Amino acid sequence: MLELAILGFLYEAPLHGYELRKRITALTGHVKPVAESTLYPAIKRLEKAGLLARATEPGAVAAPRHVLTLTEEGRQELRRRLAEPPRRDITDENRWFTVLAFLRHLDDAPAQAAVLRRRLAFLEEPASFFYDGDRPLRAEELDDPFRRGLLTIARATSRAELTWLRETIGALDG
Amino acid sequence: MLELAILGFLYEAPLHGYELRKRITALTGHVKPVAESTLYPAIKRLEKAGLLARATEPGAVAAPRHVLTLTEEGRQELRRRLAEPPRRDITDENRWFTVLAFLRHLDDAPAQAAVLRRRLAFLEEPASFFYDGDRPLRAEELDDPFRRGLLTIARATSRAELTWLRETIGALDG
DNA sequence: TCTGGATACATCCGTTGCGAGGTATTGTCG
DNA sequence: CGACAATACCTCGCAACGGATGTATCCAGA
Repeated sequence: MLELAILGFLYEAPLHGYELRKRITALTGHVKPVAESTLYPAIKRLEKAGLLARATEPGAVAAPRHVLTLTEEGRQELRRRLAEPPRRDITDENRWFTVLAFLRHLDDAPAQAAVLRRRLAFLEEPASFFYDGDRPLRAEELDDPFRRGLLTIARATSRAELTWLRETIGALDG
Repeated sequence: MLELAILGFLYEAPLHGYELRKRITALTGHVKPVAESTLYPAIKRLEKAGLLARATEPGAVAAPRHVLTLTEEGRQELRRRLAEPPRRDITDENRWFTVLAFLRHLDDAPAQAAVLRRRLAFLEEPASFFYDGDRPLRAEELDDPFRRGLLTIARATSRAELTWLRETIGALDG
Protein backbone atom coordinates (compact mmCIF):
# COMPACT_ATOMS: atom_id res chain seq x y z
CA MET A 1 0.00 0.00 0.00
CA LEU A 2 2.86 2.32 0.80
CA GLU A 3 4.55 1.37 -2.43
CA LEU A 4 1.35 2.03 -4.33
CA ALA A 5 1.13 5.50 -2.81
CA ILE A 6 4.75 6.26 -3.69
CA LEU A 7 4.29 5.13 -7.27
CA GLY A 8 1.01 7.03 -7.49
CA PHE A 9 2.32 10.36 -6.30
CA LEU A 10 5.50 10.12 -8.37
CA TYR A 11 3.39 9.29 -11.43
CA GLU A 12 2.02 12.80 -11.22
CA ALA A 13 5.31 14.63 -10.65
CA PRO A 14 8.87 14.00 -9.46
CA LEU A 15 9.16 14.67 -5.73
CA HIS A 16 11.78 14.37 -3.05
CA GLY A 17 11.27 12.03 -0.11
CA TYR A 18 10.24 14.64 2.36
CA GLU A 19 7.54 16.07 0.13
CA LEU A 20 6.38 12.57 -0.70
CA ARG A 21 6.03 11.89 2.98
CA LYS A 22 3.86 14.96 3.47
CA ARG A 23 1.53 13.94 0.67
CA ILE A 24 1.23 10.38 1.92
CA THR A 25 0.56 11.71 5.39
CA ALA A 26 -2.24 13.88 4.02
CA LEU A 27 -3.70 10.92 2.13
CA THR A 28 -3.60 8.19 4.75
CA GLY A 29 -1.72 9.69 7.68
CA HIS A 30 -4.60 10.72 9.89
CA VAL A 31 -5.69 7.10 9.90
CA LYS A 32 -2.37 5.31 9.72
CA PRO A 33 0.72 7.51 10.07
CA VAL A 34 3.73 6.74 7.88
CA ALA A 35 7.00 6.45 9.80
CA GLU A 36 10.10 7.74 8.01
CA SER A 37 11.73 4.46 8.87
CA THR A 38 9.12 2.81 6.68
CA LEU A 39 9.17 5.32 3.84
CA TYR A 40 12.89 5.53 3.16
CA PRO A 41 13.47 1.78 3.00
CA ALA A 42 10.44 1.52 0.71
CA ILE A 43 11.97 4.12 -1.61
CA LYS A 44 15.19 2.12 -1.66
CA ARG A 45 13.30 -1.05 -2.51
CA LEU A 46 11.61 0.60 -5.44
CA GLU A 47 14.87 2.13 -6.62
CA LYS A 48 16.62 -1.22 -6.40
CA ALA A 49 13.79 -2.76 -8.43
CA GLY A 50 14.41 -0.14 -11.11
CA LEU A 51 11.02 1.50 -10.69
CA LEU A 52 12.37 4.92 -9.76
CA ALA A 53 15.50 6.99 -10.21
CA ARG A 54 17.10 9.43 -7.84
CA ALA A 55 18.79 12.74 -8.63
CA THR A 56 20.58 14.69 -5.93
CA GLU A 57 19.80 18.37 -5.86
CA PRO A 58 21.25 21.04 -3.58
CA GLY A 59 18.71 21.53 -0.81
CA ALA A 60 16.47 24.54 -1.26
CA VAL A 61 16.18 25.07 2.47
CA ALA A 62 18.32 22.54 4.27
CA ALA A 63 20.02 19.24 3.46
CA PRO A 64 20.40 18.15 -0.17
CA ARG A 65 17.29 16.63 -1.66
CA HIS A 66 16.93 13.42 -3.55
CA VAL A 67 14.45 14.10 -6.28
CA LEU A 68 12.67 10.89 -7.21
CA THR A 69 11.36 10.19 -10.68
CA LEU A 70 9.53 7.13 -11.93
CA THR A 71 11.25 5.16 -14.66
CA GLU A 72 9.23 3.79 -17.54
CA GLU A 73 9.14 0.45 -15.68
CA GLY A 74 7.83 2.30 -12.67
CA ARG A 75 5.04 3.88 -14.69
CA GLN A 76 4.08 0.50 -16.14
CA GLU A 77 4.22 -1.08 -12.70
CA LEU A 78 1.77 1.46 -11.28
CA ARG A 79 -0.68 0.83 -14.09
CA ARG A 80 -0.27 -2.90 -13.61
CA ARG A 81 -0.90 -2.65 -9.87
CA LEU A 82 -3.95 -0.48 -10.43
CA ALA A 83 -5.39 -2.74 -13.10
CA GLU A 84 -4.85 -5.96 -11.13
CA PRO A 85 -4.86 -5.15 -7.45
CA PRO A 86 -4.51 -8.12 -5.09
CA ARG A 87 -7.65 -9.05 -3.18
CA ARG A 88 -6.42 -7.28 -0.06
CA ASP A 89 -6.37 -3.96 -1.90
CA ILE A 90 -10.03 -4.48 -2.77
CA THR A 91 -11.27 -5.55 0.65
CA ASP A 92 -9.24 -3.49 3.09
CA GLU A 93 -10.62 0.03 3.17
CA ASN A 94 -7.26 1.67 3.80
CA ARG A 95 -5.76 -0.04 0.81
CA TRP A 96 -8.82 0.44 -1.33
CA PHE A 97 -8.77 4.18 -0.72
CA THR A 98 -5.20 4.26 -1.96
CA VAL A 99 -6.22 2.44 -5.11
CA LEU A 100 -9.09 4.90 -5.61
CA ALA A 101 -6.80 7.88 -5.11
CA PHE A 102 -4.71 6.87 -8.10
CA LEU A 103 -7.18 4.99 -10.27
CA ARG A 104 -7.37 7.96 -12.63
CA HIS A 105 -3.89 7.04 -13.84
CA LEU A 106 -5.30 3.91 -15.36
CA ASP A 107 -5.99 5.57 -18.68
CA ASP A 108 -8.74 3.24 -19.77
CA ALA A 109 -12.38 3.49 -18.70
CA PRO A 110 -13.21 -0.24 -19.07
CA ALA A 111 -10.20 -1.19 -16.94
CA GLN A 112 -11.24 1.36 -14.31
CA ALA A 113 -14.78 0.01 -14.35
CA ALA A 114 -13.46 -3.53 -13.93
CA VAL A 115 -11.64 -2.54 -10.75
CA LEU A 116 -14.75 -0.83 -9.39
CA ARG A 117 -16.74 -3.95 -10.23
CA ARG A 118 -14.44 -6.06 -8.10
CA ARG A 119 -15.11 -3.77 -5.15
CA LEU A 120 -18.82 -3.86 -5.94
CA ALA A 121 -18.83 -7.65 -5.97
CA PHE A 122 -17.03 -7.68 -2.63
CA LEU A 123 -19.50 -5.29 -1.02
CA GLU A 124 -22.45 -7.26 -2.38
CA GLU A 125 -21.25 -10.46 -0.73
CA PRO A 126 -23.45 -11.11 2.29
CA ALA A 127 -21.14 -10.63 5.25
CA SER A 128 -21.64 -9.96 8.88
CA PHE A 129 -19.32 -9.64 11.81
CA PHE A 130 -21.13 -11.94 14.17
CA TYR A 131 -22.79 -15.24 13.59
CA ASP A 132 -25.14 -17.58 15.36
CA GLY A 133 -23.67 -20.74 13.92
CA ASP A 134 -23.81 -20.02 10.21
CA ARG A 135 -26.58 -17.49 10.33
CA PRO A 136 -25.33 -13.88 10.20
CA LEU A 137 -26.78 -11.79 13.01
CA ARG A 138 -28.51 -8.53 12.17
CA ALA A 139 -27.93 -5.36 14.15
CA GLU A 140 -31.37 -5.60 15.71
CA GLU A 141 -30.62 -9.00 17.18
CA LEU A 142 -27.67 -7.80 19.23
CA ASP A 143 -28.25 -6.55 22.73
CA ASP A 144 -24.75 -5.11 22.90
CA PRO A 145 -24.99 -1.42 21.86
CA PHE A 146 -21.40 -1.35 20.66
CA ARG A 147 -21.71 -4.31 18.38
CA ARG A 148 -25.02 -2.95 17.17
CA GLY A 149 -23.26 0.34 16.40
CA LEU A 150 -20.55 -1.48 14.57
CA LEU A 151 -23.08 -3.12 12.27
CA THR A 152 -25.02 0.11 11.82
CA ILE A 153 -21.92 2.05 10.81
CA ALA A 154 -20.67 -0.68 8.52
CA ARG A 155 -24.05 -0.81 6.83
CA ALA A 156 -24.23 2.96 6.32
CA THR A 157 -20.75 3.01 4.84
CA SER A 158 -21.52 0.16 2.58
CA ARG A 159 -24.75 1.73 1.33
CA ALA A 160 -23.04 5.02 0.49
CA GLU A 161 -20.29 3.28 -1.37
CA LEU A 162 -22.62 0.98 -3.27
CA THR A 163 -24.59 3.95 -4.54
CA TRP A 164 -21.46 5.70 -5.67
CA LEU A 165 -20.01 2.56 -7.27
CA ARG A 166 -23.14 1.83 -9.29
CA GLU A 167 -23.38 5.41 -10.47
CA THR A 168 -19.74 5.63 -11.42
CA ILE A 169 -19.64 2.27 -13.16
CA GLY A 170 -22.71 3.38 -15.12
CA ALA A 171 -20.98 6.58 -16.14
CA LEU A 172 -17.81 4.75 -17.19
CA ASP A 173 -19.80 2.25 -19.25
CA GLY A 174 -22.15 4.73 -20.83
CA MET B 1 -5.22 -5.82 16.89
CA LEU B 2 -5.01 -9.58 16.56
CA GLU B 3 -4.05 -9.83 20.21
CA LEU B 4 -7.00 -7.68 21.18
CA ALA B 5 -9.34 -9.97 19.27
CA ILE B 6 -7.86 -13.05 20.90
CA LEU B 7 -8.20 -11.57 24.37
CA GLY B 8 -11.69 -10.36 23.57
CA PHE B 9 -13.05 -13.69 22.37
CA LEU B 10 -11.40 -15.65 25.18
CA TYR B 11 -12.87 -13.20 27.70
CA GLU B 12 -16.27 -14.54 26.75
CA ALA B 13 -15.42 -18.24 26.82
CA PRO B 14 -12.45 -20.61 26.61
CA LEU B 15 -11.85 -21.68 23.04
CA HIS B 16 -9.35 -23.73 21.12
CA GLY B 17 -7.21 -22.11 18.43
CA TYR B 18 -9.19 -23.37 15.49
CA GLU B 19 -12.49 -22.05 16.83
CA LEU B 20 -10.80 -18.78 17.73
CA ARG B 21 -9.62 -18.49 14.18
CA LYS B 22 -13.13 -18.96 12.82
CA ARG B 23 -14.50 -16.23 15.08
CA ILE B 24 -11.74 -13.80 14.18
CA THR B 25 -12.27 -14.58 10.52
CA ALA B 26 -15.96 -13.77 10.90
CA LEU B 27 -15.15 -10.52 12.69
CA THR B 28 -12.42 -9.09 10.50
CA GLY B 29 -11.66 -11.82 8.00
CA HIS B 30 -13.65 -10.62 5.03
CA VAL B 31 -11.62 -7.41 5.16
CA LYS B 32 -8.29 -8.70 6.36
CA PRO B 33 -7.92 -12.48 6.56
CA VAL B 34 -6.00 -13.95 9.48
CA ALA B 35 -3.30 -16.41 8.48
CA GLU B 36 -2.76 -19.35 10.80
CA SER B 37 0.90 -18.47 10.76
CA THR B 38 -0.04 -15.19 12.37
CA LEU B 39 -2.55 -16.56 14.85
CA TYR B 40 -0.53 -19.36 16.41
CA PRO B 41 2.56 -17.26 17.13
CA ALA B 42 0.27 -14.61 18.61
CA ILE B 43 -1.26 -17.20 20.93
CA LYS B 44 2.25 -18.24 21.97
CA ARG B 45 3.19 -14.64 22.68
CA LEU B 46 0.18 -14.19 24.90
CA GLU B 47 0.81 -17.49 26.64
CA LYS B 48 4.44 -16.56 27.25
CA ALA B 49 3.30 -13.24 28.69
CA GLY B 50 1.11 -15.16 31.13
CA LEU B 51 -2.13 -13.78 29.72
CA LEU B 52 -3.59 -17.14 28.75
CA ALA B 53 -3.27 -20.79 29.72
CA ARG B 54 -3.50 -23.84 27.55
CA ALA B 55 -5.08 -27.21 28.37
CA THR B 56 -4.76 -30.12 25.99
CA GLU B 57 -7.95 -32.01 25.35
CA PRO B 58 -8.46 -35.10 23.20
CA GLY B 59 -9.76 -33.87 19.85
CA ALA B 60 -13.50 -34.16 19.45
CA VAL B 61 -13.22 -34.71 15.72
CA ALA B 62 -9.57 -34.83 14.79
CA ALA B 63 -6.25 -33.78 16.32
CA PRO B 64 -6.07 -32.93 20.03
CA ARG B 65 -7.24 -29.46 20.90
CA HIS B 66 -5.53 -26.86 22.96
CA VAL B 67 -8.24 -25.14 24.90
CA LEU B 68 -7.19 -21.60 25.70
CA THR B 69 -8.36 -19.79 28.82
CA LEU B 70 -7.54 -16.26 29.91
CA THR B 71 -5.67 -15.94 33.17
CA GLU B 72 -6.63 -13.23 35.63
CA GLU B 73 -3.76 -11.15 34.20
CA GLY B 74 -5.21 -11.73 30.77
CA ARG B 75 -8.61 -10.49 31.85
CA GLN B 76 -7.06 -7.40 33.40
CA GLU B 77 -4.95 -6.82 30.31
CA LEU B 78 -8.02 -6.85 28.05
CA ARG B 79 -9.78 -4.29 30.23
CA ARG B 80 -6.63 -2.17 30.26
CA ARG B 81 -6.29 -2.29 26.49
CA LEU B 82 -9.94 -1.41 26.05
CA ALA B 83 -9.80 1.46 28.53
CA GLU B 84 -6.61 2.97 27.10
CA PRO B 85 -6.31 2.02 23.48
CA PRO B 86 -3.30 3.44 21.62
CA ARG B 87 -4.10 6.17 19.10
CA ARG B 88 -3.88 3.73 16.21
CA ASP B 89 -6.76 1.73 17.61
CA ILE B 90 -8.86 4.88 17.61
CA THR B 91 -7.99 6.13 14.13
CA ASP B 92 -7.66 2.98 12.06
CA GLU B 93 -11.12 1.68 11.24
CA ASN B 94 -10.10 -1.98 11.28
CA ARG B 95 -8.63 -1.62 14.74
CA TRP B 96 -11.44 0.59 15.97
CA PHE B 97 -14.02 -1.98 14.98
CA THR B 98 -12.17 -4.56 17.05
CA VAL B 99 -12.22 -2.23 20.03
CA LEU B 100 -15.95 -1.69 19.52
CA ALA B 101 -16.60 -5.40 19.27
CA PHE B 102 -15.29 -5.96 22.79
CA LEU B 103 -15.98 -2.64 24.48
CA ARG B 104 -18.88 -4.20 26.35
CA HIS B 105 -16.33 -6.04 28.48
CA LEU B 106 -15.26 -2.76 29.95
CA ASP B 107 -17.72 -2.97 32.79
CA ASP B 108 -17.97 0.71 33.45
CA ALA B 109 -20.16 3.14 31.49
CA PRO B 110 -18.01 6.28 32.06
CA ALA B 111 -14.90 4.43 30.85
CA GLN B 112 -16.80 3.22 27.79
CA ALA B 113 -18.00 6.74 27.10
CA ALA B 114 -14.45 8.06 27.42
CA VAL B 115 -13.27 5.70 24.69
CA LEU B 116 -16.15 6.73 22.43
CA ARG B 117 -15.27 10.38 23.07
CA ARG B 118 -11.75 9.79 21.84
CA ARG B 119 -13.13 8.45 18.60
CA LEU B 120 -15.58 11.36 18.44
CA ALA B 121 -12.75 13.87 18.89
CA PHE B 122 -10.81 12.18 16.13
CA LEU B 123 -13.73 12.25 13.70
CA GLU B 124 -14.41 15.89 14.49
CA GLU B 125 -10.88 16.94 13.57
CA PRO B 126 -11.02 18.65 10.19
CA ALA B 127 -9.20 16.29 7.87
CA SER B 128 -9.12 15.80 4.16
CA PHE B 129 -7.18 13.51 1.88
CA PHE B 130 -6.02 16.12 -0.59
CA TYR B 131 -4.75 19.60 -0.05
CA ASP B 132 -4.03 22.70 -2.09
CA GLY B 133 -1.11 23.84 0.03
CA ASP B 134 -2.65 23.88 3.48
CA ARG B 135 -6.24 24.25 2.41
CA PRO B 136 -8.18 20.98 2.43
CA LEU B 137 -9.93 20.33 -0.86
CA ARG B 138 -13.64 19.56 -0.83
CA ALA B 139 -15.15 16.83 -2.94
CA GLU B 140 -16.71 19.38 -5.28
CA GLU B 141 -13.35 20.88 -6.12
CA LEU B 142 -11.92 17.67 -7.51
CA ASP B 143 -12.36 16.88 -11.17
CA ASP B 144 -11.20 13.32 -10.64
CA PRO B 145 -14.34 11.19 -10.11
CA PHE B 146 -12.45 8.60 -8.06
CA ARG B 147 -11.01 11.04 -5.60
CA ARG B 148 -14.38 12.73 -5.43
CA GLY B 149 -15.92 9.36 -4.63
CA LEU B 150 -13.33 8.75 -1.97
CA LEU B 151 -14.25 11.98 -0.20
CA THR B 152 -17.96 11.34 -0.62
CA ILE B 153 -17.73 7.88 0.89
CA ALA B 154 -15.50 9.02 3.73
CA ARG B 155 -17.93 11.81 4.54
CA ALA B 156 -20.95 9.51 4.54
CA THR B 157 -19.21 7.06 6.84
CA SER B 158 -18.13 9.77 9.15
CA ARG B 159 -21.62 11.26 9.36
CA ALA B 160 -23.21 7.93 10.22
CA GLU B 161 -20.67 7.24 12.89
CA LEU B 162 -20.87 10.72 14.40
CA THR B 163 -24.61 10.35 14.80
CA TRP B 164 -24.24 7.01 16.47
CA LEU B 165 -21.41 8.17 18.72
CA ARG B 166 -23.31 11.21 19.98
CA GLU B 167 -26.42 9.16 20.63
CA THR B 168 -24.55 6.42 22.43
CA ILE B 169 -22.43 8.76 24.52
CA GLY B 170 -25.62 10.51 25.51
CA ALA B 171 -27.18 7.23 26.56
CA LEU B 172 -24.10 6.21 28.56
CA ASP B 173 -24.00 9.56 30.32
CA GLY B 174 -27.70 9.81 30.96
C1' DT C 1 -11.29 -48.18 -1.68
C1' DC C 2 -9.48 -43.94 -2.33
C1' DT C 3 -9.71 -39.01 -2.70
C1' DG C 4 -10.68 -34.75 -0.92
C1' DG C 5 -12.30 -31.68 2.52
C1' DA C 6 -12.75 -30.35 7.24
C1' DT C 7 -10.57 -30.42 11.73
C1' DA C 8 -6.47 -29.10 14.42
C1' DC C 9 -1.92 -27.65 15.16
C1' DA C 10 2.66 -26.00 13.91
C1' DT C 11 7.20 -24.13 11.76
C1' DC C 12 10.18 -21.77 8.28
C1' DC C 13 11.53 -17.84 5.98
C1' DG C 14 11.27 -13.66 3.60
C1' DT C 15 9.08 -9.04 3.70
C1' DT C 16 7.16 -5.22 5.86
C1' DG C 17 6.54 -1.96 9.55
C1' DC C 18 7.86 0.80 13.29
C1' DG C 19 10.12 2.99 17.44
C1' DA C 20 14.32 4.91 18.70
C1' DG C 21 18.01 7.13 17.52
C1' DG C 22 21.46 9.75 14.57
C1' DT C 23 23.28 13.66 11.28
C1' DA C 24 23.23 18.17 9.28
C1' DT C 25 21.36 22.70 7.72
C1' DT C 26 18.45 26.82 7.68
C1' DG C 27 15.08 30.08 9.48
C1' DT C 28 12.58 32.17 13.42
C1' DC C 29 11.64 34.11 17.68
C1' DG C 30 12.70 35.79 22.06
C1' DC D 1 23.00 35.12 20.41
C1' DG D 2 21.09 30.92 21.53
C1' DA D 3 17.27 27.70 21.55
C1' DC D 4 14.06 25.48 18.82
C1' DA D 5 11.28 24.12 14.93
C1' DA D 6 11.39 22.73 10.33
C1' DT D 7 13.74 20.67 6.52
C1' DA D 8 15.98 16.50 4.80
C1' DC D 9 17.95 12.10 4.97
C1' DC D 10 19.36 7.67 7.10
C1' DT D 11 20.26 3.02 10.05
C1' DC D 12 19.46 -0.55 13.54
C1' DG D 13 16.93 -4.07 15.60
C1' DC D 14 12.85 -6.07 16.83
C1' DA D 15 8.04 -7.39 16.14
C1' DA D 16 4.46 -8.61 13.06
C1' DC D 17 2.67 -10.58 8.99
C1' DG D 18 1.93 -13.98 5.35
C1' DG D 19 2.74 -17.63 1.91
C1' DA D 20 4.28 -22.20 1.68
C1' DT D 21 4.59 -26.35 3.67
C1' DG D 22 4.19 -30.22 6.99
C1' DT D 23 1.71 -33.53 10.21
C1' DA D 24 -2.20 -36.15 11.59
C1' DT D 25 -7.12 -37.53 12.05
C1' DC D 26 -11.84 -38.28 10.63
C1' DC D 27 -15.77 -38.45 7.51
C1' DA D 28 -18.46 -38.13 3.13
C1' DG D 29 -18.95 -39.32 -1.34
C1' DA D 30 -17.31 -41.08 -5.87
